[in-house]
Amino acid sequence: MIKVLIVDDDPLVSDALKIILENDADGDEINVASVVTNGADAVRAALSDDPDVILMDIRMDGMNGLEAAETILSVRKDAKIIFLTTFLDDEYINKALGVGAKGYILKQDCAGIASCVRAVMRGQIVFAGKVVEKLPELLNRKEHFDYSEFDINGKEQELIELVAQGLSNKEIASRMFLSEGTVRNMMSRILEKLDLRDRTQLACFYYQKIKP
Amino acid sequence: MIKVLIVDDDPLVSDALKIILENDADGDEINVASVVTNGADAVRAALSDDPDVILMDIRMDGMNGLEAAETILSVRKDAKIIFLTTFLDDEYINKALGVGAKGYILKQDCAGIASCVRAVMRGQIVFAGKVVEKLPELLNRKEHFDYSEFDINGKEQELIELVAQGLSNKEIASRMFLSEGTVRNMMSRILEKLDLRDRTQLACFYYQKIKP
DNA sequence: TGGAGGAAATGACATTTGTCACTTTACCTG
DNA sequence: CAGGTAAAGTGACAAATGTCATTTCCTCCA
Repeated sequence: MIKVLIVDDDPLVSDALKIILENDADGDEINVASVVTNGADAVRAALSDDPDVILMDIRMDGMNGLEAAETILSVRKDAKIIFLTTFLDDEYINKALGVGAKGYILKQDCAGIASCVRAVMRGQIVFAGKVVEKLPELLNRKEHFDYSEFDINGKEQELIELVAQGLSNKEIASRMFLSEGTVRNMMSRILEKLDLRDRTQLACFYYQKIKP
Repeated sequence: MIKVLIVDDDPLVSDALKIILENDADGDEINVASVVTNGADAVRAALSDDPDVILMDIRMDGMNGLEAAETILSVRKDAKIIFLTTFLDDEYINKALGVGAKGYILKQDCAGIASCVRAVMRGQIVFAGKVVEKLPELLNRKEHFDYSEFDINGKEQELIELVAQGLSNKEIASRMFLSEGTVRNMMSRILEKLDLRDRTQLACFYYQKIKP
């Protein structure tokens, strides 16, 4: 018997899921142990009931699905969490993968959700077809760079982006509505802060450390 | 009813799969329409029988699974092919993803293969857990850039690499045992060939096009 | 042998770039 | 209002950069 925890703030969805799963007679019986409507309850239920598989929405008020998943996984490293979401949001997919989700399914094609639960139960990992199409671009980009470590402000970040596009000081000045001299001064301070020598090193730094 | 084609050169494996799948009573009945033992037959069977899901080994004598998959997909773009293999070979996974496989499962954990078939049938994509762990490194593969298009020779490539590390002309000259003037001239010709303006744009070009 | 041709070097030049000291402007806050 | 402060600007300067014409050096081969 497979014990499932459902987390979704929409009772319509969770009820439907419960019905679909419990009426699916293919092999091991699926038992929806509990249904909760927010992240905090999900964490509690996951830890107390120890379900085999957790089916969770990402977007929820309060603690969202990703945070809840992270918390759960920090305690139960082997928890099997499937995200069931309405949207194909790059950021979500990215984080879900990072967190260590065992599935990322779109609600629109959740008809075969029982199969997914069973596959995940067996140690497989299931993605919506469209998610996989996005994998290449997603996995190539790194997590956001932490500018705060270097005391780089917003305008300076903008300037860095433009340098990394190969623009000259004059062009940057025009884009940012500043004088060329100001751009030069800003550049000078950025280079000092990052301990670099010239704009080319800045571009390299950008591609190596900030945006892959 | 789900119609499945099994491709494996080991009759033990294909027989076992057939038994597992046909005796799995979870939901839609699974029907193993045909069993073949090599890539060429797989292509023929796939095109004539039009199975819902194809379960295929990668390593086979003659035409291997990847080639067969490619051929099948070139004709039936929506074919659902699951690779079932003994090994967690980076190169295979890579190519399988590139070809557009809907699954990559290890034989060692194929107990739940029926669930996988059903999930794939519904448009999901299933991977072995260990495959996903490898995804990040795999997708960072950089296909090497085709310099030939631009008539860039070996020394010029070396210079580009050094620029992309933020070196000055003087430093590059020293590394390449050339005079600074020569480096400047080479730089000038490279920029002209690539239709760029300065070394910073060259560095950007490098990170965007050559080593992504 | 000599000359055609390519790689490397040189020197001159205009631009761009990075740095620095300093001024101007704008906006708070006591 | 005075005064402080942060952002923006200016001018000057040395260094680095990119371009070009020309020269030197070397190798190949007819």
